[in-house]
Amino acid sequence: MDSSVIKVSCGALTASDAGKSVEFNGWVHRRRDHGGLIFIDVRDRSGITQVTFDPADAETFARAETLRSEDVVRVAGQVRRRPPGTENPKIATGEVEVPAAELDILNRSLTPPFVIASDEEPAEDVRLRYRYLDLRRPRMQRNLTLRHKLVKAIRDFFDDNDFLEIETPDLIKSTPEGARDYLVPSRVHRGTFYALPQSPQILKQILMIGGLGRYMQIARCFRDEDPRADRQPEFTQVDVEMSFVRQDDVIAMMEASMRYVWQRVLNEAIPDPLPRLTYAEAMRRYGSDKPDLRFDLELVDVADAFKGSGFGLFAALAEHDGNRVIALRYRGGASLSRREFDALTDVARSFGAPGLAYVSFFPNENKGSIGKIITTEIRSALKRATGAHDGDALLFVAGQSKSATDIAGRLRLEIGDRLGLRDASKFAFCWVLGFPLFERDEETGEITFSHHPFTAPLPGQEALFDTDPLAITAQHYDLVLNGYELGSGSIRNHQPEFQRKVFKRLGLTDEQIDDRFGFFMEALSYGAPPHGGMALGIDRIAMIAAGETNIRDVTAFPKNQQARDVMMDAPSTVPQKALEELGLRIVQPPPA
RNA sequence: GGCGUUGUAGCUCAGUUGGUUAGAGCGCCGCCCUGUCACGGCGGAGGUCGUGGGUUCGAGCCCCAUCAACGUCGCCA
Repeated sequence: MDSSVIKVSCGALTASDAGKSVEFNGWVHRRRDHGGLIFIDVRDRSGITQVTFDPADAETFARAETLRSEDVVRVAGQVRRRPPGTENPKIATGEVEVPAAELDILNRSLTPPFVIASDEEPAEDVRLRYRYLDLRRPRMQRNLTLRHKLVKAIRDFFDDNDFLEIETPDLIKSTPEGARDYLVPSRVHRGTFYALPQSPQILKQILMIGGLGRYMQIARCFRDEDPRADRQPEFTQVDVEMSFVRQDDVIAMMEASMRYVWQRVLNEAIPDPLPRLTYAEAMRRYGSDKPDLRFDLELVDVADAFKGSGFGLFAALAEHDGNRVIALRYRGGASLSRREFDALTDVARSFGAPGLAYVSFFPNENKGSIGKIITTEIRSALKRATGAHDGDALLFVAGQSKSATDIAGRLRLEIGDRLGLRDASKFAFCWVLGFPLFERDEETGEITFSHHPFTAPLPGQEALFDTDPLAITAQHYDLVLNGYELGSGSIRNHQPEFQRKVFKRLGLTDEQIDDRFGFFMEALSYGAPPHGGMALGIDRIAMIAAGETNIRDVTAFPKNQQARDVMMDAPSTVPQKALEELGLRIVQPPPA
């Protein structure tokens, strides 16, 4: 090839390139064989270029006839404008084409199990089995490109703000709390195990003790729990820790990072500052500690409207403070059919509700399951409380406060879905603060931490430790986006005496503390600075930014819901010799 | 582990009240075609209806069990 030939990508050519000698590589996207003329669309990540083959060059033409979808080619030729009337405005390179002077078939492809050049969406198990083909599709190329840009912007932001990106190890000590650890057996130290980090929590705190000041890392984390649409057994966080900061300093830095990223990557201005809710407020108004604020529907307490009324159930519930009678306004809900209300009732039941009471407001009339018992007084009280008008419906969830709140919160999202209010192109961030430091484990009845044991209480609340620990508020903050928890952060305990007190309050003995956290307690004892930080889930950020609802669609090689990699077929058995070296024996061999 | 949805051709799907030989589009194979770009025309191959059992004269369809994928609850400091 002579030096005047320019190597280009498939999406690069425009009319101004006409006359240039170029070469490019790619996959056969489509073939249109007209008998005496063949068109091949050659595709790479950047786009598509149309290549033409003329029978005048019999040898090249004959080879072009053998091309099939996803064969890999190198093409060289002189760019020319397409004949007038044959331009394709649908693609960026549609004004030009390249008549092939040279065609190298670099590799052949089997017939793919699904068509790359199609809008048909293959089932996910097929996509994951042939992930390398799925990755060629526009959706994955777009999502992974976006994810790259998000991560790049995050790194740039923290670099601009004097953070150091520091790698922490993946082979660490198990700290038997919280989620299940992935364990890695040690060959050198037979019978012992490393644990993969659930997060670099302790290590980043030790970096603060190490005087690094401001740390960040794009960190891989591992939790051996069942996957979900927004949870993978291994996932990526932007992990941040700062020394000599208070809660508001961390919050300001983290929300500035998101503001920067959203502006730069999505060209979206997000509010400054971001809205803040207390945990109690979020639960009361939205029935969730990760409220979706893309729509303003709120849970309204209407017990008062029923107090002393003839409606036995609600009236009775209204007499006790531990209960809630919650109304949800369903805009335009009066036009729903009985069938649709029955479907909503089934949904409510699936959330654990015993049933669903509802009323539809019409001028001078109420309909619905409890329409008959709504007096004029109750009707106007309900309308006043919820802002409902004629044409709207109210759904009622009543019962013990915790469960009623939870059910109503989920029903709220269901209404949002049905009214199309959860718009994937909208972004509603908020902070949730004021979480309790401790909570009671429902099973054991023991006091346990609600976030992690390194979280500091609000200053001045230490005295409650022995009298009313559940009343202590943590210096803990969650960043929420569109109903997803992006991540949590906190100010940490930096004084060893106090950290020991927290551990003991959690029921650990001095021996247990020293065994599990001795190195950390010791580190705290050598002048640990006040510090705090946060970690945000990159997968979830990318998922929401991409308008996806599943993090597998922004992850190159995700696990399925059984935590399997179906492409590699992992996990898998290992040779007996490997087990012997590790001193392991499989008690119950897997079925053959 | 519970609940829900789905499972029919390589892919995406349809399949009525249980009734003849289970269909479509795309893809694939062959032939034809010099301006297509979702090229077109003609012809063709391709099915254990997830699996096992049952009911029935007869099952893709009904019943039971089971497996798998997805969603969700439990779980996820």
